[in-house]
Amino acid sequence: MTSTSEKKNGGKLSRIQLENRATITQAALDVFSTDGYRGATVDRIAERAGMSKTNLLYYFGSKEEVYATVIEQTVEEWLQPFADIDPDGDPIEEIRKYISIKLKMSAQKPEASKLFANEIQRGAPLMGKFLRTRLKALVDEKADVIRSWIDAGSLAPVDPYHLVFMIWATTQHYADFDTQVEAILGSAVRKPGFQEQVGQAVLSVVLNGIRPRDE
Amino acid sequence: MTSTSEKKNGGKLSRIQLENRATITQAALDVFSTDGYRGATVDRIAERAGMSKTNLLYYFGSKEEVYATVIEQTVEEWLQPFADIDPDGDPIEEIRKYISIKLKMSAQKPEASKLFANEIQRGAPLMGKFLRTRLKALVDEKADVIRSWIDAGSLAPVDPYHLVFMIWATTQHYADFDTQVEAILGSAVRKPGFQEQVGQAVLSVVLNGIRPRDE
DNA sequence: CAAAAACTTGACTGCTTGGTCAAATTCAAA
DNA sequence: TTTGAATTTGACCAAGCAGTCAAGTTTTTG
Repeated sequence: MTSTSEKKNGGKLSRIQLENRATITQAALDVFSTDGYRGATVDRIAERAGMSKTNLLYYFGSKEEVYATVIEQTVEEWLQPFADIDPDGDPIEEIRKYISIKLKMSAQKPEASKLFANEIQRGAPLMGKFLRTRLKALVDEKADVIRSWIDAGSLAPVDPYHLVFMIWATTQHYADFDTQVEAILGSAVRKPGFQEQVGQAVLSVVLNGIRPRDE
Repeated sequence: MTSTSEKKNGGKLSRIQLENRATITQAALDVFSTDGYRGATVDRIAERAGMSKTNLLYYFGSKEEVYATVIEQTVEEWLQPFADIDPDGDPIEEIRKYISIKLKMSAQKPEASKLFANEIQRGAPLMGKFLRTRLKALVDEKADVIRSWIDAGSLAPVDPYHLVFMIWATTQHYADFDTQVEAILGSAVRKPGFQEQVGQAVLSVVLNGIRPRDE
């Protein structure tokens, strides 16, 4: 559970440990997210963290332990806004808020999204159990919320699970495929209003669809 | 351009070459799509193709050459339905058709989608140029088509580029994240009607949105 | 059916990589 | 300030890797 650098003082980490572990996980996030688990090398992570490989392995016993730590940290943070969807809030407003936050996160921390995507694409060797238990439970819960909203007539009748997948897919696309987005849209992606423009477009489709409304 | 196994007869490939190259690219697609470029080993690809590594390298001069070949083949196939979107067709119907085909492809050949996703996530070292030239041109072209549809009042006013991204993101999600989808939906994903159910849900959202229509 | 060309492979090479070890160097508590 | 623990590192090792080579075997062709 804890790292191999565990010392006699009961679980508490020294100042240096705290600092270095933080430096390492940040560096590891960067490297793992672009190179994938297998593509990443401990040497590269160490270099990016500004220390020797040996020292890195003093804080985390193995490459896999670094990876597991980074994944854990990331997933918690990434899932928070989803957990925060309020069953008692206004449905449209809750979904609008969720999409906005996810888009903001994708723009600010694309590495986190990429790391997660990579893990899933490998077949989730590390997160498989998490997906089947905690994540499934959470999605089931939110699906029920969405269904109740539909029953109340506040939302059009849509399969809640596929709606969730659509929102995940779309929002994360801007992080995971940023290379492609940038290749197609060019420098526009770096202009200030870009994120708002994305949010506007995505919300417009998810909320209203593309079939014109005659109102 | 051609492989190192190029022989004196002008470019024509023998029966054995044809067979083996096909076997290899299929095996390579499987391995690259799950393990990524760096994670894949020539040995594994060869094993899956049922031949020695040395023999594989007789047909493709290097690991990268195999990869490039597989990527090329895949992208062409993958992009075809997008290119086929007909400016003179009925807008809603054209988009419905496109989404349906993409979903079907994702279900039938998730490896292709994963391979592509992996390449983009690595920063598209091999496809970067393709993205910025041919793909961009194609998307620009189709964006114009969509815009003309909007101007004609056949579609709600949406940014065409983001609409395209949304469709790509959503349809590919079922291939790239199949592990996650299956973890959450369980055995339902393997039941016969699943693909139609996905298509129905996705189309319903993209076409009509989730805001209820009072009609 | 013989010779050449095409095909196939095991053994090998040089390089990268995850991880170990022992020898420093720095830090913190008394 | 001393001393033991914590931290840091260079040298090293074994496994895994892409790619080479020479020596085969099979297929094609005249």
